[in-house]
Amino acid sequence: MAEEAKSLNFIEHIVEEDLREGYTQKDLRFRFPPEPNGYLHIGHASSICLNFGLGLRYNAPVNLRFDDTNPAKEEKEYVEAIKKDVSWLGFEWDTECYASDYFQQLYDWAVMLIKDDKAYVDSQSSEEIASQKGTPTEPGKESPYRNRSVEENLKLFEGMKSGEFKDGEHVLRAKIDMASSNMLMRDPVMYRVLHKAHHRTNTDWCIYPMYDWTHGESDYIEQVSHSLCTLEFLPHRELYNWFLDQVVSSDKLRPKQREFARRNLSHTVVSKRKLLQLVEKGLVTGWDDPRMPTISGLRRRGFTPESIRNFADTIGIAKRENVVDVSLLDFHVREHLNKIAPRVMGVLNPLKVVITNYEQGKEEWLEAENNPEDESAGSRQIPFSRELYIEQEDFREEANRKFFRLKLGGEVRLKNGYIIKAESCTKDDDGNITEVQCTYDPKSKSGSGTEESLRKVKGTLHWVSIPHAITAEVRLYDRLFTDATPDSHKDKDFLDFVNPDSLQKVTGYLEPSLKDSKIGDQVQFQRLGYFNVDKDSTPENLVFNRTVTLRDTWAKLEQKG
RNA sequence: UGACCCAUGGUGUAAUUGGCAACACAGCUGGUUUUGGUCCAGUCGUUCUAGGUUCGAGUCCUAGUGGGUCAACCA
Repeated sequence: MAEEAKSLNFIEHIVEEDLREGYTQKDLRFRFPPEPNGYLHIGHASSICLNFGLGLRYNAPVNLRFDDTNPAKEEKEYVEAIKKDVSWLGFEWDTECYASDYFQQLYDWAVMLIKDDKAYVDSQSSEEIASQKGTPTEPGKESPYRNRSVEENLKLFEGMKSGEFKDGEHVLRAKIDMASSNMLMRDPVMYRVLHKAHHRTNTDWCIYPMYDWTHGESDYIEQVSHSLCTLEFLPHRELYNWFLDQVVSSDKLRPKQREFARRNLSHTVVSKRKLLQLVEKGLVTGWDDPRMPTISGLRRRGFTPESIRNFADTIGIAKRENVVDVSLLDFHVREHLNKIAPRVMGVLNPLKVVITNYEQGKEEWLEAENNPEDESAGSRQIPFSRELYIEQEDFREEANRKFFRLKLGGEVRLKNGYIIKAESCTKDDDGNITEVQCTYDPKSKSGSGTEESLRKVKGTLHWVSIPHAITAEVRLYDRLFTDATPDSHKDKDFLDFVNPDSLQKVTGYLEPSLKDSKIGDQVQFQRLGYFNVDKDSTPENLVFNRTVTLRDTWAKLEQKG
């Protein structure tokens, strides 16, 4: 990796220690194991960056493994969406794996466990099994079926597999310890009967292995060295190891499960169940709504893979609970877009300006720099004329010295154009300002080199020539939730905090160079923010999303009053 | 009436494994700027508490406090 000096996170320390104590670089292998039952979100992005980042750092393979053991919830559509998201983030997996590819091996191992008297078929209902489980403070009771003979267990398990039983009639359980202080060790279920077609194995199987039985064994089959998961799986580690103990051979690598704290982002939710509610209740337009914290939503909103990767690197990984402020994500996308987004001009809240001493019907094409951060970006021509739009917020009849914009009797520069002076304004019957009459200094043209053009005026405004302007739908987004941690209130539902103003649609008046914008194009509307062209956009009806505003110290000043 | 995990600025993460508490974001002040953007400089502020070990503790030990996790035929 490029940065040698970078400090290590605790997972990297674990790997370093393993490397010192006998692992070779060739032993290292990681995996990202999503269940294909929904869309990936920003929390997954951290896990992806962690696992694939480790792969890059140690030049080790990383598998993309679909944990597809529950056909009731999983679909091929999600597999495709997940692959797209991981690729978009910029990572390449070594092998595309499916837990369902291991169904036969898992079955054979289960038969082996039965023969070793370490697993048995339980014929009780799930309610009965649950009632015998005990509580965290009281031990459980053993099932009346716990001591069935090996022969009977073999016969029943075979019957489960061959479809002789209905859903729920029997389960296969590991015979461990009903008195363990770890609830997961109290004879966990390994297999259930489920007559449901699987998106890959179709109807080949009517019994499906449970997560705990599948995950560690899959890691072992793939020879994953470090199996990283979130903290809620910590109690599963004991069981992960118990299952591994039953099958590992000494000439193969034994995977390790290690746990890290899930990253929480402020002002949003990431549980699939809650995201689904937002979609189903129509509070957003879909999984890829630009307000959603899904990877597809972030992509549509205009976030770049680089910005998300940098964000994940910056927040790092640890074991304590955390809430990362979204403003850090904003910072990273601004940081990246500042370097790559061409500057253009557009007015979202128009106020008409007439330059009274500018010739009627005249048009002029001015040169405008495309990106001050990138000389190779070159320049373009923008049209200037007698009638322009500026933002309503950029004009006041009177204002104090802190207001660097246009006021009666005051001067500002029009970006890439001339210095103008506001002489008068007209209002409608309600007192709203409808037009500002200005004069311009013909010798002050930007880049002309004249003494007047070099004059310093305090404010510079963006603008657009009315006769040349094109229109577009512009979608302005705000946080989806008004509360930093909407799902952490015991007395309130997270939906109570949905921000009613999270989407605002306006008509934008844009410089004509934007006419041929294509879906996905990213620009900076100067002084307003970074925008991209939404997938709803057509050549006739352009649609822009505001990815993020620019940093706005003026807004802060004004708030303070 | 248990087991386990965690505790460093407003936020997130570091600290050469016991040796000057650092980085980024946010905030604040100033400079540069034809974007109140960018950039530059400065500033703010922290090891949960009480003991102990040690020449030396964010790091090790003990106790406490606070937060979290665990009882799906989900993953």
